Amino acid sequence: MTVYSKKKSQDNMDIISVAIVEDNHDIRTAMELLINGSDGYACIGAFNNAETAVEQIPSLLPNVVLMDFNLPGGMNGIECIARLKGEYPDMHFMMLTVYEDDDKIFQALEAGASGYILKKTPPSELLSAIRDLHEGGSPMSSQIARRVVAYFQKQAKPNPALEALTSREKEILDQLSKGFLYKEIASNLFISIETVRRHVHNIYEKLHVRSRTDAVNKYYNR
Amino acid sequence: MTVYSKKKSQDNMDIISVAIVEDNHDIRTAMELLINGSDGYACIGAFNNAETAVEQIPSLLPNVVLMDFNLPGGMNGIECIARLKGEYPDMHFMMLTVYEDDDKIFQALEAGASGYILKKTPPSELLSAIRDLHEGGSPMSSQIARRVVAYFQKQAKPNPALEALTSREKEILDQLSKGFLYKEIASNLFISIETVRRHVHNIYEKLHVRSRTDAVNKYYNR
DNA sequence: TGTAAGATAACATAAACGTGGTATAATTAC
DNA sequence: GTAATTATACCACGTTTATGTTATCTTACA
Repeated sequence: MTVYSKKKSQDNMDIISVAIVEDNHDIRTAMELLINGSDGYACIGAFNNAETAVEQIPSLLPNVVLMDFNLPGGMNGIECIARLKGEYPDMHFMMLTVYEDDDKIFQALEAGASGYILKKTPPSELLSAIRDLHEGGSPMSSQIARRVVAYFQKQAKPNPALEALTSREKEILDQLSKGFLYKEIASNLFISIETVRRHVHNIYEKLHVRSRTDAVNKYYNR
Repeated sequence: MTVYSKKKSQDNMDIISVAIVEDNHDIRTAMELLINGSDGYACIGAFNNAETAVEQIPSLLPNVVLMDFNLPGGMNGIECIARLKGEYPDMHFMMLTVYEDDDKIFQALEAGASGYILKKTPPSELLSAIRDLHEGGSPMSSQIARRVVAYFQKQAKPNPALEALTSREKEILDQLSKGFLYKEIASNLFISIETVRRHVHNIYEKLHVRSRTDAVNKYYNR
């Protein structure tokens, strides 16, 4: 059996294959030229719309895809990533954007983008970001990182309405959230089922809800 | 009324006040010397344990706190951040760590840390990370950013068990998750309550659960 | 054209939940 | 040292949810 080695650049690094999805002709061409003109990188596809990209990329299987947000036609960059990422989980996607404060950051990340950089990023940095992404990093500016961290922290912090609960009530609510029956909660906490009822009743009053599901939704800040 | 201007460095930048919480004497002293020896930065406190830090930092009110993970005594760096961040939400915390692959990243972020860098970070980078943090960024390596993004994506993607549900069943489950009564769901979807029952029953069978709360927990990937 | 899957609907029964009232220790706060 | 809070407990009643069985109609598809 013959083992073929991967293409190597002059520096003996693996060549990173890149595809570009960007409707602006000038930007697309400039990136294509940059990538093909740089040792260790090869642009193996460039598309001006998401539909063609979704159709062609499965036969090209690039290591990295650079994706614009807004694309002509029915599909935007986020949906394009979602479709491809579902089929090819190991493919790495880098979102290209004009603004750092775009709320679509989160949609892009949820869809499967791992890197997130500005279009105005200097050529050398774009190349190193591509390599970084290929090697398992998530290149992004610290401004964008802060927004991701803030989102993370927001999800983590509990609803302030829960502070009105006593510690025992929080304990009961936690059991409720896990789906235990009253009798199971009673046995888990070594109290009578009637006491569980009473606690639940008090919890509902404090949270202004009338069902377990509503209480649990408040517990999880929804 | 006299207005006092903030201290300015030679470059006319505001001076960033920094506190350090780190039990290793050599590292702590080295950082203190670096910060005090650099124009635009001032180390206004250095502590070798969390308890003293929690006690003293409120009277110092530094712009930025550099925090070690492991500290002697009962309190670790994460709890120290949580306590202080609760009282001073505008204070910025930078986690100092030896390893990038620490699972405590997420605990630190939840507690309120915004930056996350390695102890071996070169002096000049440490200083720019401090400034970056002070100015609203979240300095972190792209390796750490990837882990945060991955965590984010994991939370976002729905439980694959839900794919066994028909679209109508997903609709019902969504209504269940919002806490609607069967009769409300029936009226919202213009079907009889008996049909709601049937759908719920089928959903439970497919998800292998026996209660609304368990179904909703699966719906939200918990 | 027949069959499988999905959405619709009804009925019966039992289990679980939600609401109201009442009460008693124990602890905490003032 | 008294008042307020918290955790505990019981009962009664009505509502909601969960399970089991059966049946009709439509759509997809082989």
